[in-house]
Amino acid sequence: MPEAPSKRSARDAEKADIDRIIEAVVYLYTEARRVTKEVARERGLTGPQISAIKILESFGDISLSELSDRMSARNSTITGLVDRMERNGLVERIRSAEDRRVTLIRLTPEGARIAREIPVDSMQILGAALDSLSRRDRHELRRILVSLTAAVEEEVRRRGHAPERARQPETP
Amino acid sequence: MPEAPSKRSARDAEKADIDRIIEAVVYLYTEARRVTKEVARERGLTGPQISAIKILESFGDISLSELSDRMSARNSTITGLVDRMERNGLVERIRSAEDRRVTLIRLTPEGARIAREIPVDSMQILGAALDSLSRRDRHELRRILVSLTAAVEEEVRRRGHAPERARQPETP
DNA sequence: TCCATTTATTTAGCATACTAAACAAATGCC
DNA sequence: GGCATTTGTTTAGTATGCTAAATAAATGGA
Repeated sequence: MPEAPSKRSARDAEKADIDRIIEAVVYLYTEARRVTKEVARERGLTGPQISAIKILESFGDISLSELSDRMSARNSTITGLVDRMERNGLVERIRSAEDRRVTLIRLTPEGARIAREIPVDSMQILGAALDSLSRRDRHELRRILVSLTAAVEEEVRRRGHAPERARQPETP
Repeated sequence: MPEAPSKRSARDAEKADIDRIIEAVVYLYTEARRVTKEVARERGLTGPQISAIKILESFGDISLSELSDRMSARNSTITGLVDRMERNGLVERIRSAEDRRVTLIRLTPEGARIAREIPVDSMQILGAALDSLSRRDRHELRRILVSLTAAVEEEVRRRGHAPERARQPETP
């Protein structure tokens, strides 16, 4: 980023900050995801499957919709994921008695065993690196990111570009 | 058993910071990607196709391998992407004269036209939200994220989990 | 009660992504 | 020169991810 020595330099510096932040977020996400995938692979699983297993371990039997929400994915995506996990003997589907539209997803003993073996935090690399920050920086980072997240959420709401998971119905 | 505000609780607080930071990074990345996809969709394209078009606009005719590197993806992935773009009349493949193993990817006039219409920065939402931070916070965020990125890079190197390819992650 | 609407899940079809393996062309080393 | 190795691309197969449409069950209102 070239910095002009004029009035524009202030704005350029801000633009540079923004570009660098975006680049960092993309890098951190990509790298963390890649490592998660490797951890998963050692056990013959995939990244999303590990996520699902850990969520099911924490929350017990939950509906497919709740699993979708917790994984930030659409129901149709999770249907496929659960299909593959079921095929591999990690989970089973159970019809809910209270609401027969609902499918509950449950870990099999094998799935539960694997869940226990897997470290809680699968984003290991990011976690380890975060440990290397000073406590103050880490806290500061959290504060700023949380406010940034709120700003993005607000922006998303304002634009009506919502993932419609939470609220907005679609435009037919 | 919260009687001891001992080392335990300090560590718990740090763990909470870390979890929240990871959550924020994942959220920010996911949301930015979703918005990019919507921008693309308005023109009948997809996120990665927009990336490819903008890269080709900037760098001219480049080989499939170079395009793969710049998009942080594998050759086989880009083969498929180029196939679809070629089918849609956005690019064409040209056999290199110097090295006949090489395929050069070139924008068609139609592809070049679309490239000109598309704004450079596709991570709009993130950029807009970053604007809402105070200058001081934005600068602080940059400083911490840059040092965090360096820590992750170091960790990756140390583990030998390197992607063994180009480093720059790319925005879809 | 009966029917329109809403909610939960699945199906179908596409676009990305990756790894592994197959091929083809260029290079290197004897 | 001749063959092993490297480099560039494609093919095959699997896993994610999304939207749109199809189903099925629950709910609400006239």
